[in-house]
Amino acid sequence: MPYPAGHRPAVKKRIIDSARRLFNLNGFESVSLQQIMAGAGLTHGGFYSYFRSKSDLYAAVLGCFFTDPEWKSCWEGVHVDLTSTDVGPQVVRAYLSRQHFEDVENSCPMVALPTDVARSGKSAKVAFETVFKAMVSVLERSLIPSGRRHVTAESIAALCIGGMVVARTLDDRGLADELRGACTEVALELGGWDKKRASKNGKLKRRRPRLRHEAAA
Amino acid sequence: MPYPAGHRPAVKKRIIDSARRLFNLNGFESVSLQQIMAGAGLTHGGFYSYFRSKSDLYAAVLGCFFTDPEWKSCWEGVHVDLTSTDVGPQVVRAYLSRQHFEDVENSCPMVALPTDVARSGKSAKVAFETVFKAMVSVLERSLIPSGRRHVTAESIAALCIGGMVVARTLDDRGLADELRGACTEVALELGGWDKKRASKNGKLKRRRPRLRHEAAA
DNA sequence: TGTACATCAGTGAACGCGCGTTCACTGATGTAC
DNA sequence: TGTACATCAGTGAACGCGCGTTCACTGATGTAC
Repeated sequence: MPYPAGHRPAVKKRIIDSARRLFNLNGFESVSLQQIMAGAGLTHGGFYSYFRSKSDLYAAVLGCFFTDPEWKSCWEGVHVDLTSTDVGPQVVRAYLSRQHFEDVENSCPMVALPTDVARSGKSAKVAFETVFKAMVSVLERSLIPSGRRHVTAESIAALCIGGMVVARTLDDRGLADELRGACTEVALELGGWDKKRASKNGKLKRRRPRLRHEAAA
Repeated sequence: MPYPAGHRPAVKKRIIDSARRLFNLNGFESVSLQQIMAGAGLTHGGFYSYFRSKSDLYAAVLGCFFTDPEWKSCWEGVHVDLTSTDVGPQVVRAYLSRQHFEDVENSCPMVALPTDVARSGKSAKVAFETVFKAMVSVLERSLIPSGRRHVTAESIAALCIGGMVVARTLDDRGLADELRGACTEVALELGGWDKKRASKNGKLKRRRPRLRHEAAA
């Protein structure tokens, strides 16, 4: 055993982490193996003793976004407590936060890479589906039970992701901020986590929003 | 004048149209000039008598998505009448339709290319901003006037775009359909275009949804 | 109508470049004694 | 403690390839007469 146990797994993790950051910033095609290996402090030649191909690495990166809690860094810095019953509004605020908007390198992959994945193969799509289902599931658990719970959770997720994706395509930073604000506001209303009401008695009342056809029923 | 007047503009349009389809399908990086020119029925050498560079073509493509009504093909097949007062629900249904989901080639660029544009320069982002503002403006005009009109329109747009972007990343077609349905339902509610109510008297009553904090006021 | 011509749209070979991938080799490491 | 060694993680030159771009040339076109 010429090298200490755990050496190779640690290096492999460094490579995946470098790739994750670079893919988030520049997408799959534009990033070279040389850049990825340099980001891990290595030269390009060693790559193939860790991965079979660039696509293989891509799959590993997408897998880790979900499985490795260390890398769910879009929740970091906002202190989302996944065990809290009020995790819904926390997730919405964190997802649409200025920090998440600016920190592209550590972004949620669903914001940084969705169109790359849409053009990719089955394994990338399966990984994304897992991430999306996890997000919907977290949101759904914070909603008052009802027949509309699942539909509402899926829509809040799509609103959060869509708001961030679009915000990053805009040239006007002010408009991007306005959009993030609008999506946050509406997402919180959809979840029944509206802040104006909650702040009056200092505690969040968890009631779902009354939408038109419900009020009529 | 060895060639008829209008010959070059027509060829240029063919090149842009070929590029638009290929970019929608594969993004900016993965498409070669050879493929684009072949799609226009030409060989690669002639490209530089029409455009200064590949980036120049990219800018031209994004510009045309908005300026040329012929190419707003994501509205086609659903017969959206932009002069109608009920254009809002029509846009939502068309945007989240199965046709728009499947027809990637003729997709709205905000669904097919947002992350490519987020990584691009100012000109691409300016073009996208124009498209987004146009979409928000169309939706806003269909909403009952109120202080929340603009916020609601922006959110509906983000929900439509986000729903489509995410749907295309999922491996399970059934889940993608479910998501499109959920986003359609919630977007129509947000706009006050809820169908269940409208169908009762055969005419769409244009009322905005009562959300939590409004009901409380 | 038919022929010679000037124009220029489009062709395709060629360029340097960086890519993903391969592989013979180097040299850092822990072990044996 | 110090030396010789076997292992294998990592190096960097080399490969074929397709890319964006350039350019000398071809040949299709409308015009002149």
